[in-house]
Amino acid sequence: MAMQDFSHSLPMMLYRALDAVMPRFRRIFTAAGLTEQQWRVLRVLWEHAEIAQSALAGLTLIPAPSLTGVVDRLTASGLIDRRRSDSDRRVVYVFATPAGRKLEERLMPEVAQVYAELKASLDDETWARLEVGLQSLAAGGGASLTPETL
Amino acid sequence: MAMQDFSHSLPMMLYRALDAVMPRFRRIFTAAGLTEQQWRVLRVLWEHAEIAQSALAGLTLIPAPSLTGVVDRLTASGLIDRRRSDSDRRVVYVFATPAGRKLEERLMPEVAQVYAELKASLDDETWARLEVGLQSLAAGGGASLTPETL
DNA sequence: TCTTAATAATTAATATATTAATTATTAATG
DNA sequence: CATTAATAATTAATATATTAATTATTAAGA
Repeated sequence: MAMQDFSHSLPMMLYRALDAVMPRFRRIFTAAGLTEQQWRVLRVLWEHAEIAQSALAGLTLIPAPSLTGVVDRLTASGLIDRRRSDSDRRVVYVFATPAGRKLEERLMPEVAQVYAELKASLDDETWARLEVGLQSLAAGGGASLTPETL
Repeated sequence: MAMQDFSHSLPMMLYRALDAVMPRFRRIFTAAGLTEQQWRVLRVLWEHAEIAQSALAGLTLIPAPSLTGVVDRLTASGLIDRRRSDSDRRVVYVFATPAGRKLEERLMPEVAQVYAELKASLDDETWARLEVGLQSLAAGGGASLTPETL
């Protein structure tokens, strides 16, 4: 008889962990005029000269239909831009503009500090075990035979 | 120099864990004509004869402004209903209708099974350590001095 | 080659999240 | 008692999530 206590179910614990952790980061994004999704896109583009939107969706965990709008708004802000691939005209490549790149120097230190504080709030062993558990969930998550696996 | 690798940052690992875990549950909700948020509301109402919306927002982790709409639609579906408190007319109490209660018997077994499968996909120690880590995050999450703590 | 099956991106419709403002009501204080 | 400060819920505006459908393009197979 698992799953009696809703508040202590794994999904709710995951959601509560995010609710506890994210506001500190969002404060930085908001101060810079960015949403969390816009931050994620920039964060990935800082590590990739250019990237196809499908790959960007995978790395940011933003659903493709949502990503279209996020990219639209970041483009309107002048922080990123896109271009059609020549080899495969279905593909759209996205890349950061100089203005978008400049944000990295300004925001990464702040975010890194909050991240360091977060990590410091747990002892190393708890942190490491947490990472192992999350990794296991993300990996073995689709263990059961779903339609997609067939 | 923490936080170099975005994809392995704690927030992204939390998001990926949810992305891996939730679809199996959502399949059940969707088949029953429910959204995940509607499910959460029902799940809580099955454990509370009636509850104020503010408390419901806390237990479901649904923001109050969103909850208004979720309750609206569940009420339109005839699964729940609400009434004003007499002692404090600011408060709205929400409760499940007989139709809403009936769903429990139908959905809980399915959800419990998926949950059991999920738990079985990890060894007990990993699961336990994961819970400890998530608990620590949710608890000590707000360690730093935020405006709210002052 | 022609047709059909994938793929990448977008659009559309509805539901939520986020932040700020508003309404109604109650508590607190002079 | 009158005024002001909280509180609960809602509304409003914008951004995302979710699912299905659509468009454009490429790959595959007869």
